[in-house]
Amino acid sequence: MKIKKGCALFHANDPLHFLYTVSAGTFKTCLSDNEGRERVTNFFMPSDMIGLDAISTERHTCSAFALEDSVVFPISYYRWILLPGDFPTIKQSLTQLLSREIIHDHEMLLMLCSLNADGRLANFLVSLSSRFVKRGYSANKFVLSMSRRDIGSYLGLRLETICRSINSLRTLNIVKFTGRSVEIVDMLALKAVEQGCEKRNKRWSIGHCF
Amino acid sequence: MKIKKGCALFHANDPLHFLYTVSAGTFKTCLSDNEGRERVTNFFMPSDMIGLDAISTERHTCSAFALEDSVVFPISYYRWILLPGDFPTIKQSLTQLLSREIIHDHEMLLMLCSLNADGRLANFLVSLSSRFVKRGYSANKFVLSMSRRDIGSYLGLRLETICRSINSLRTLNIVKFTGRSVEIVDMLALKAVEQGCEKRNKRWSIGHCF
DNA sequence: CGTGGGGTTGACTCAAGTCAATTTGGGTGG
DNA sequence: CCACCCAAATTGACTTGAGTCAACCCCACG
Repeated sequence: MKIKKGCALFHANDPLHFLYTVSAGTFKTCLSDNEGRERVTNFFMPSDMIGLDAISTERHTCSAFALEDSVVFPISYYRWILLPGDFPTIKQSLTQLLSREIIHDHEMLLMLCSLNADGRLANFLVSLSSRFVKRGYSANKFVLSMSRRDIGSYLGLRLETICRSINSLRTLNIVKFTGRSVEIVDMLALKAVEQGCEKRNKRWSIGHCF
Repeated sequence: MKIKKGCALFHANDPLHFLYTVSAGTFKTCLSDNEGRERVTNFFMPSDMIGLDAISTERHTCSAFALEDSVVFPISYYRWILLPGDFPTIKQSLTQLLSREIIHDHEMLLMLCSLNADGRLANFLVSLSSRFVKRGYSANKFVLSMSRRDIGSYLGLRLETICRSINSLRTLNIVKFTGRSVEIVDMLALKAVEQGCEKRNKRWSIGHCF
């Protein structure tokens, strides 16, 4: 099933008919509240599954858009997931996927609260890099399929701030940016920035949990 | 199974043996990264289930602490969840719970990025209120079991900021605070603050998603 | 060859963080 | 029962990182 760049796979509030695994291309999911505020909740690469958050309400809670011409493999919710008893393996792995998504969201929450703009961008790049490696691509050179605005939305920052953080990492000779092509020059330094080590060492601890 | 105030139900990295439903009392779950930064990811009231994020790794990813003397009902992970085939109802509802947790986390992410300090506190109070109502307590009067610091950590703010936001809501005659006792005087105004309506109307939109 | 969206940069502002001083209040031991 | 102690909460003064607004560049595309 092919999806053209910029087209929606589904919209928020659509009834859940399919979950999708990405075969080729990239997607973003956008959450929007009743005030018109919008936020990118995640980016999806080949082999990722989209739509898991719809399961409890049986309606999609976010909208999914293709960031480039893409291909997805639809999985019928009723046929594969809902029918009781059958396909225990699928259900088991579904539980795994859901739980993993929760962990991802928790990491995002922690990141949003504990890292400054540079740290967030570094974190984003490192995590992208590791996802590329898992799929057999280079860890150090890749092309972003999302705009600065999308990255900003995902990281809870404005696009201007993303530009400035890119600049900041560039002047430290940690990464090279040309448009949407990225080359990570010094992965260790990048991870150091991600850890927010230079300054603010013991910030954001809430102290001992009792 | 009784847990004393301040004691841990489990720690991050503990192997997953039980999920717990809260019978009485309140809990918080704390996530901490390798830098010692810590964050409260959620508060749990009676009938909530704790530990769901551990399912994919079979190890707890966060630590859970009792905020007051509490009682939990443990559910053996291996006996009830892991065994294939049996108890389809439990598994179905488990999927529901997981998916709902994802939605909650997404709402948190959206909130963190779109609301200022007052809005976040208002949002927190409204959501607490509705949870109390669901359990048969008053919507307008309740006692917080968590400290200002915990609230701040949960909302991505410092405890001083929480104090100031409390003050700000108090001077607007929206809530009354005495220590940890809260009385919501004007729920509508509180929800208005939560929506962040006074200022910053069209902020944080990322524009049309294509 | 103009037009528009994405990207970059600068100047300025302000909400929340930081640090520090002080008050409050619950719990404990004499 | 009271005095004391310590953690929690409050308040003020100051700092700062990221948001805001605006100008401008660049290139792809009709």
